[in-house]
Amino acid sequence: MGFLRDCTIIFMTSQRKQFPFPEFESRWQARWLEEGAFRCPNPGDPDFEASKPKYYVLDMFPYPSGDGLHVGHVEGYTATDIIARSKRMQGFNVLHPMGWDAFGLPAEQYAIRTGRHPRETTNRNIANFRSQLQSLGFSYDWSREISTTHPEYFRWTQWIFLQLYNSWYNPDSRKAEPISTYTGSDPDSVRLAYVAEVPVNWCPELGTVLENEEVVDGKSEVGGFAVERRPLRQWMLRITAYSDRLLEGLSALDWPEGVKLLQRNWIGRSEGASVRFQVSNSEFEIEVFTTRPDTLFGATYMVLSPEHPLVAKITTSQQSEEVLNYQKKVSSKSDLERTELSKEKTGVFTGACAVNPANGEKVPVWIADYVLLSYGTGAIMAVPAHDERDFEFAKAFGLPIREVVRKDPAYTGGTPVPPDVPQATCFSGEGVAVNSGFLDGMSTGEAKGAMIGFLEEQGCGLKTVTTKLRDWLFSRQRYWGEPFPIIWEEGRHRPLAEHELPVIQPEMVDFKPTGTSEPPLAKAIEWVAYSETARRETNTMPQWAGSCWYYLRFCDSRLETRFVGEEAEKYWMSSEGLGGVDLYVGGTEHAVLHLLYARFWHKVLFDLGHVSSPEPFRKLVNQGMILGPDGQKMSKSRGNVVTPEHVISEYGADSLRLYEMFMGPLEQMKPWSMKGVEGVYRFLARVWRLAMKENQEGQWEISPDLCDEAPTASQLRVLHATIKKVTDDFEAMAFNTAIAQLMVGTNEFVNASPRPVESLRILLPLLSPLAPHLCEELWGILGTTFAGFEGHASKAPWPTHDPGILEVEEIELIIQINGKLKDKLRVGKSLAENEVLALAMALPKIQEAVSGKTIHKTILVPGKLVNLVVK
RNA sequence: CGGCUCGUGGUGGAAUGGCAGACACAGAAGACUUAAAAUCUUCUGGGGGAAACCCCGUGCGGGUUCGAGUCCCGCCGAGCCGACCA
Repeated sequence: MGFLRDCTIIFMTSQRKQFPFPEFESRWQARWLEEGAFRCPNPGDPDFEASKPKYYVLDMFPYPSGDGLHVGHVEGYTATDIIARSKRMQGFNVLHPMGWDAFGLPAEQYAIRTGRHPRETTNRNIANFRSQLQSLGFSYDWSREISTTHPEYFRWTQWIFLQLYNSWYNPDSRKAEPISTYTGSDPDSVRLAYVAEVPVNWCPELGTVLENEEVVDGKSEVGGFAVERRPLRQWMLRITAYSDRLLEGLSALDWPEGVKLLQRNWIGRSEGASVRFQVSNSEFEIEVFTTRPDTLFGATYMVLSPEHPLVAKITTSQQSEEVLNYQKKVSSKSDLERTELSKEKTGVFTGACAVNPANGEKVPVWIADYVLLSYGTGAIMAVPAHDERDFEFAKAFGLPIREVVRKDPAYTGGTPVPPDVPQATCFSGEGVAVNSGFLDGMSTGEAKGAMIGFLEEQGCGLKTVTTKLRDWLFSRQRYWGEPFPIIWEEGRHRPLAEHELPVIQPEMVDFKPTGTSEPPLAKAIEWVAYSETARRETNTMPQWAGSCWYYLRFCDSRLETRFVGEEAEKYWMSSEGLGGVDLYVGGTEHAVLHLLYARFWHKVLFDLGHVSSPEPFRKLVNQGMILGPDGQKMSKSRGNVVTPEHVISEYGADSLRLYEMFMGPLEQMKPWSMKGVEGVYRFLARVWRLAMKENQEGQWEISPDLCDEAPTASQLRVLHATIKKVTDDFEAMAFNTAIAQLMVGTNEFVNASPRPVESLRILLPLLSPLAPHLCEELWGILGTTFAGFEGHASKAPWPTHDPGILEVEEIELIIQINGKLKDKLRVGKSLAENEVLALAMALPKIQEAVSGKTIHKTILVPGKLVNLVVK
């Protein structure tokens, strides 16, 4: 038994591959690394070629996790590598870098469990990721490799934080300016980086603050303990100052419309009015925001968020017990419960009333958890007839519902409408104002303007714009992140000087949470003590920080004197129009946060004159997810993970790359299939055998079928059609159809004998960005015998097609009757229209089809078709 | 509940508004081989026909158009995202 099984294993593993990729792939990879084959010089470097245009193609750099890469992760990297390689061949200076977004929770959690420093885990994972990527033959300029965890990198992350800290957004110039230009009394109140008390996720059981990612369904991911919100002093970034510019900037970007929409919705700009309601018998006012000031006459009650500070002040003594109970109930609900129970509206009356400024009516003030403290003013005027949520609430608590907007656009006012009738439905659209005093008869648009005018005149309201976007909570209670370059002294913060950077985390052995809301760095007593009176900030920055500007560092990643060299930044980041990275490829999971944060930082740096383009990423492409062979998302727990190592050992890196691109459109989600890999593997073997033949001894030698004679006219036409199709498809990133055409081009020559070597002079450079190892190898071998294979396939000039060769003398027209195909007709290219028509009419099938019928119309699309409309 | 994306053979997919199914996978038959693997050749949307060929067909129902897989409206289904945003 044992013997048999061993034999089988030996047989399987030593099975001869269809072409010797195991040998040549690793050989070329080693050589590319040794020679620094894809190092790309900067302006000022001795080998820099200023005459070439530039192209900056960027991947979203990975978080080097302990699990390593699976085949889904490398799809985007393969696509950018093909673009990088083909652009290089087309004469561009190509910047194609790779690095590591290596701060993050898993390394810290591992450190807490084992006591090993997170740096160890991180470095080990980086080494693994690097070798995985190198085993795919990606043409990165490894001399520019960066890690966000490296002090020489994060000193500049800290430096950029200081730029934010030391500047403010001037609403008049609509840009960031040095804080010294601020003339107000309290500069700390306008800095782009500021301190505020905001709620964080606090888990009493674990004695630690948790990241949002560590909280699942209101419970800690580890242990499943309850998590509550607790206010804590935090660093914030004033991204809301940029909401208009972040919104406006989107339209010019060559990004998927879906991503732009996500960002627009995330920013959530809405125009309306803020309205102040006087609370009856008190000095308090309730300010609300509404997008529908035209419905103010229909506001029959008000709602405050349960957490609203006014609640305690206005609640009457009779109602206070009920209000306190409700507040308690709400605060113990997790976010999930609060949204899950959204169908059932709850709330209590405060006992207070407010005055509707439009009609002077007294309306009751309620509290309810369907009003959120974090949006608008945390209070609303409720118009139940024209807002679904208010409608449901009013029905539940028997509050009056007054119609103030008529759906019927023909209604022009005049007809009396009975007020305060309970209605079956709620109308939230636009129409004509009714029951609304001076607004009656106006369209919703007119009424909005008229009401805002009235409110501003009365001094109890203003035209206002609100956004959903909140300021960015920028501090984390973690060890493994960038420390802040900030010192606290006598309760006040101040920045460190530039020469004091980088601020490096102290060496620690105990990474456990402190058990209080203090970050772990607080335990490093000596490090914290900056001087006798001053202490260091102990929070660290979130993982987003490093990824907000890494694309800039890649332009000049070894520079020690500046975050990026001015000349290098200008060269790589500017181009006609917007400028920025020419192509950025990554997953949709970063559609909002990373891309919005990076745009924000970039705009600040732009305002302060540190970068030359207003936007960081000119063109963005999202690759689709690759699913497991079972059509499910790849995951360890499902056991459907396919690793690059597995595919490479069986079929080679070129097959893996080619299959990833052949599966379907890049942006689309698609399932993995090993049978599909075999298909492209067979194709690569056919390309190999185009050039090579196995002799009696089992050695590969140049095929005796190859000859240096000219291809036939039809072979030449296929070759040039392939050049055109592959060139166009690469430009459109339609790699699957480019590969299909390369298969057509190859199949044309598979059985040709003699076989013109010109086929390989053209096909190998076209295939080289997709399957670089194979092409490099064959190019080298053919160069020993044939002319035209000088140098390397990866540096070969990109073939250009001759339109003359693609022109044909005869074209095939399709002949339709009433738009349906009936026959085909071959005619001379330049035959006159009437002659074409005459020939078409003469076809027996057409004769038959039109006999006894009248031809009403004739459509003739030159070079394409004839369509006869008959009856 | 809302938004976005997408529905094409047994499968992945192709098709500037103009021949639906390129290119592959799987399947069938054949060639080579002692045999297998590999390779090569042919067939492969459905129905009818001996064949030439004919009819039907891109989730469903309408519309625009000489002509719709493609554009517009409504529905059904799948996936992703956001969720009481005033």
